[in-house]
Amino acid sequence: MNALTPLSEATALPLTCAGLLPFDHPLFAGLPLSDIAEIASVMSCYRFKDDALIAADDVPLVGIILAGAVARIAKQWDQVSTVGLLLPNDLLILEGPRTAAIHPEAVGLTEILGCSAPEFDALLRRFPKLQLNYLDLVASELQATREWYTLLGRKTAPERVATLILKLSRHSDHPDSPVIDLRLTRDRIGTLLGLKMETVSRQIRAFAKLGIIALFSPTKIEVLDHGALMHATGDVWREKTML
Amino acid sequence: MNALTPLSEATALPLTCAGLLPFDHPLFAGLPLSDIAEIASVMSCYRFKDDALIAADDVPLVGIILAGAVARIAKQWDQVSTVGLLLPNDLLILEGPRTAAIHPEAVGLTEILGCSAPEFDALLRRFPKLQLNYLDLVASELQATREWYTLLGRKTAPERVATLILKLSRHSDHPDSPVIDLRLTRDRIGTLLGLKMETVSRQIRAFAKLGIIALFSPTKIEVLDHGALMHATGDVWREKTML
DNA sequence: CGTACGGTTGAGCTCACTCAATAAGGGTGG
DNA sequence: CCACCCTTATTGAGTGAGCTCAACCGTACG
Repeated sequence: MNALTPLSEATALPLTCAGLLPFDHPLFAGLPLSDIAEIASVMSCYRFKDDALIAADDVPLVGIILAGAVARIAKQWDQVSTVGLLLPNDLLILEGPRTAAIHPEAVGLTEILGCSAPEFDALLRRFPKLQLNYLDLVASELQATREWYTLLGRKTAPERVATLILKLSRHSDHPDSPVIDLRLTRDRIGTLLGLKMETVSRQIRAFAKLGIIALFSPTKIEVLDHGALMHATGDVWREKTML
Repeated sequence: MNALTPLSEATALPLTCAGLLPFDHPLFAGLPLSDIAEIASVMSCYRFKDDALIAADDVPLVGIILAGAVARIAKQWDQVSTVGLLLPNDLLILEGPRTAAIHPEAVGLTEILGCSAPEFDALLRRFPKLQLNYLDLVASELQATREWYTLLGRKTAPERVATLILKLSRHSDHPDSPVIDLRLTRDRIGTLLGLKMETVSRQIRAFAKLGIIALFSPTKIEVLDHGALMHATGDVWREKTML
């Protein structure tokens, strides 16, 4: 299990996924196309299957998540807990010198456009503008993280669950379909939100009972009443932001 | 109240505080002394009194905290809550484009070596090495923030209080004296840790009753049994890090 | 057909919150 | 110096959200 599964020797991938290469990603803002092409030539499109540990040849991977999701897993003693969730378009970033015991793990079939940490470091040194963009993104991430956890620390169980569902619904893989796939087990949602599996289950069922969401299967849901869900997050007063 | 109080027109301050200029701060790592001097010439030593809103001419301030502490205050609706605490040697950083409703506020008499955000931005563009250092620091901060809040979200009230006391004891202004000054009211500690004032009071008194700490006044304490306090944080299994 | 794993549901308990009353400082003005 | 006020801290009693423990269901898979 947890086998490393980068897309088989597909270094030529930049061409393959050029069609979906996010030129408009903030990471590339203000860079001339020629530079982007050069950067992209260093990056590859990695594909991971469910639960795969995300790394390139045992080296940390830096990159943009194209599809799927990445869970940040902390293993302490014998219990694992999910301490963060990265969604498409998010940046999988380097986290300073200390690696700590936190590892990224794929949730569902996941594609990442990226390169190894040392390679990325070289890119940063070569393209100052890229470095500035990266800095901005890391800073934004820092702020988002602070908001996320700060609010989580103060939210009730239903508020936390509502917040997560809303977040996931906004990052749905299929914006055309109203049905979204949580992709996470109750237990994983629990560790992510600091709740117990049973509590998560109860909250989700309660929302379903209230008609706020529809439950097709444990992980397939549809948001029926966005307003009510929004209200349930307890964030009504701030309306916007909150990713 | 909350009046802006930079050290009166003291732009010449770099010389004044040169003695305590943290040349060894990671922000300046690897920079030639000449560059550091040049950077320092742009920075000034700001001094804020208790509860002062930290800013330079209404512009966000970036810099290194030399003494005192900075609370990150979020004002939402009519209630304020402390969502973070920065201690000496910490970096007061820019947090991406969005400013959000979070403002830094001085806790006690606080000194900051820094400059306005635009000025700092210019410095970053001028000294690539400074930019790399800053990036590393922001990334580290991100990781530390994630750990901090992640753990907070899962900790019990006594664990949270123990964690804060330990953190404060490690950043004591007077390493010679065993007595540390919390500088924060019970209410502020409460908003910082996601607890109620009464709960904070109860936990602190409980630690005192157990002989783990000594209480000289509500804010002046001494850690008598570091081991027990460490154990009370619930972090025994990871021993180190945890700032 | 049985086993396993994820999900659901119920009963009881605990910890932190709420409400409320009381103390302890710390200034300020007489 | 003392009386007073205002903020902060302490302490108690009762409540409730979320946890624990435990049983049960449903689907996938060998």
